[in-house]
Amino acid sequence: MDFKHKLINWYSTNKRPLPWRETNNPYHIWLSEIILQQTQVKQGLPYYEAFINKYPTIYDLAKASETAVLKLWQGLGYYSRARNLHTTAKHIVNNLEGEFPDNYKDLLQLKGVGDYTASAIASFAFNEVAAVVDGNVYRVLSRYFGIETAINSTKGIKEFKTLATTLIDKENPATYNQAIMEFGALQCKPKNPNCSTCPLQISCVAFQKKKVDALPVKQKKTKITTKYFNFLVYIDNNHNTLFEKRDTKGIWQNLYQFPLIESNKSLNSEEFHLMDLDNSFLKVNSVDYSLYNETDIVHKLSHQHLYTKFWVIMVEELPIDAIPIESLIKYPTPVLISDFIEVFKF
DNA sequence: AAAGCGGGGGG
DNA sequence: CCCCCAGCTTT
Repeated sequence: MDFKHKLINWYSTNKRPLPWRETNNPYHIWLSEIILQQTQVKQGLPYYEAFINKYPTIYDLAKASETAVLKLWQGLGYYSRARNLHTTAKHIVNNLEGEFPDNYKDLLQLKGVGDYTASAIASFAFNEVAAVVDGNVYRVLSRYFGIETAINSTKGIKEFKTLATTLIDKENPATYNQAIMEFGALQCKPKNPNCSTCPLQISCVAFQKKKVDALPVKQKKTKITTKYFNFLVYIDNNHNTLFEKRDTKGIWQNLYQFPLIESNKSLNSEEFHLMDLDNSFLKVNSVDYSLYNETDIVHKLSHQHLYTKFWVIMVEELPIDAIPIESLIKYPTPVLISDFIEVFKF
């Protein structure tokens, strides 16, 4: 048996039952693929169910507000996926008469859809012979063929895509694509792969050369920057607070937060008192305020560490755009903020 | 070619 | 602590 048939054979007895494998609906498949970008199945599954329930068709998603879509996406991260998801839904409904593009080339034009996702939708929904190359595929192929080209280099990306294209089962592209990814996720895992029970062991170059742990090769790592965030949690006599939309580019775009002041170091109460707060609503030194957390709450993103303090500021009355504290939960927020709202006793 | 973008989980 | 996850877009 050759490579592709061994994989498909393994898949037939080891696959997990997943909802997006039970459908040919391109909308459902697209939704699942966007959710699963850089996200493990376990983490994405409940979000998939929630989106299918709230937005059963692409028309439902298209007519939703971006805020509502972001709210349902809250906690999943990489929020540009949600914004692009919504943009693409509107595009398909408004410009393509609700008809999903049905081939790799056209799918690739959609916002938020790259080579992997276009290949996945084309094969799963339309049975097109388009090879997927995700993190699992990189790992399986680099190990099995002993390829040491960095998977995140331009050369590596081309090399692996070409190889994947030669390997795909042209009779069963969808099943083959599912099989190699599932194999990478369950058998040929990043750490402690199950080589002893692997059906490909005998012909696996990495196993024979004892290089399984060294593959795949990946170049460089992202360097992490540290930032210091001070959130201003205003509370007035009417039980209102200030909440604002992050409208700038960068992290958490279009999500909501308490007014934020960034500092170049972690501030104690005295330093905060002295800070020039001209950009905030009130002069802090003229009001009653307290520090919620003495030690910084450290929120770690993939390339930023956020050292955070929440300053609670009592005032008599906030401006007209203040919102009732009870309505905070309606807004999409970063996990850092939603965690605070959940724990803080307003 | 490199950087930016989340949050959770494994070892 | 580090790495990885059904990657894509922008610079």
